[in-house]
Amino acid sequence: MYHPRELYPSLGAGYRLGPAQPGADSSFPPGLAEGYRYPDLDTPKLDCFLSGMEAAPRTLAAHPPLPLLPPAMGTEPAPSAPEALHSLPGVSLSLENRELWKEFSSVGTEMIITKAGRRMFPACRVSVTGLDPEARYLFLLDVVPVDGARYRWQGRRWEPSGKAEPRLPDRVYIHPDSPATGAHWMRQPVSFHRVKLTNSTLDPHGHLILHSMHKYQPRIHLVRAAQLCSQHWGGMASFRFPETTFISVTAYQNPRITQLKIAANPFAKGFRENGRNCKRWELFIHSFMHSTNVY
DNA sequence: TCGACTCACACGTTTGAAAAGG
DNA sequence: ACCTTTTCAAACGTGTGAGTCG
Repeated sequence: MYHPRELYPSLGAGYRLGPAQPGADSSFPPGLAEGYRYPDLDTPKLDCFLSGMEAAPRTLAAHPPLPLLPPAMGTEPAPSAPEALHSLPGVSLSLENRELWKEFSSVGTEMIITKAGRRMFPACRVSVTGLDPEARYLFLLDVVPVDGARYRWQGRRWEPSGKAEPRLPDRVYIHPDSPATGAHWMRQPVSFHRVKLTNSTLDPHGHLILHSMHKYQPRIHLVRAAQLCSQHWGGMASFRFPETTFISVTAYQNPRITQLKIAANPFAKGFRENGRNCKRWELFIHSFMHSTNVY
């Protein structure tokens, strides 16, 4: 069992992968089944992964572009299977809290982004099978734009509203247990609940930087650590779950999303109708007292 | 004027150290 | 002396709503 906070105290933060490739959003490698490589990931940059994360350079590589997804949210059923690109034969990932994600996706998932960084809810929680129990792997998560549009809430639905902002520096969150053995990762679901999203382009904390009012897709990458220093970096798999697509916002736009978040997120329990912090509930009680001449 | 964003706030959950018990 | 369980306070994670900004 690894104790990541003791071994790798810096690992909770995101690591910048490098500059975005020009035009990365508009193209995609032919065929989802074909694996991709990270050509910028040369050997010297990767040595530190194994010799000590503390000294790891923030610049690793740019990620490949994402295939275009349908522009509308909450209007069509999410595809049932994850889409994967990998060169780790037999390895598969499944989204543990898929039902929750689907519930949000059916409404149109929104994620709050703040200057200080905000956690994702729901978080990406996956279970993995097919790993070599003895080999060591890293789990990574990044978030990439789905399309080249900016969105606006039009009272009832999200609609494209102009061109997207220029792409921000790509960052990747490294799961704090990384690197760990395949046996460790397969023992229990892997949760990325500590990932934080920010809209601060100068964020010093390593959070994933997003534009507000843009549509994003989280991706999970699995890297076989033993092969990190090889000339080619073949042992790698990437997964994305279409139901985890979301629109980043600085304040919730769709009231149904607010309701879902309050209902499902334990940290928001104070805003449920029986919570003492529910202002609407207080106002209701207040007006009720007035209407019944209690005051 | 309006939409997007920031911030302080109250409240609940999580975390981890200290204390208590076996 | 050691381990497990319980307690408790601090830190953290929430959505809210008023205010600010462009």
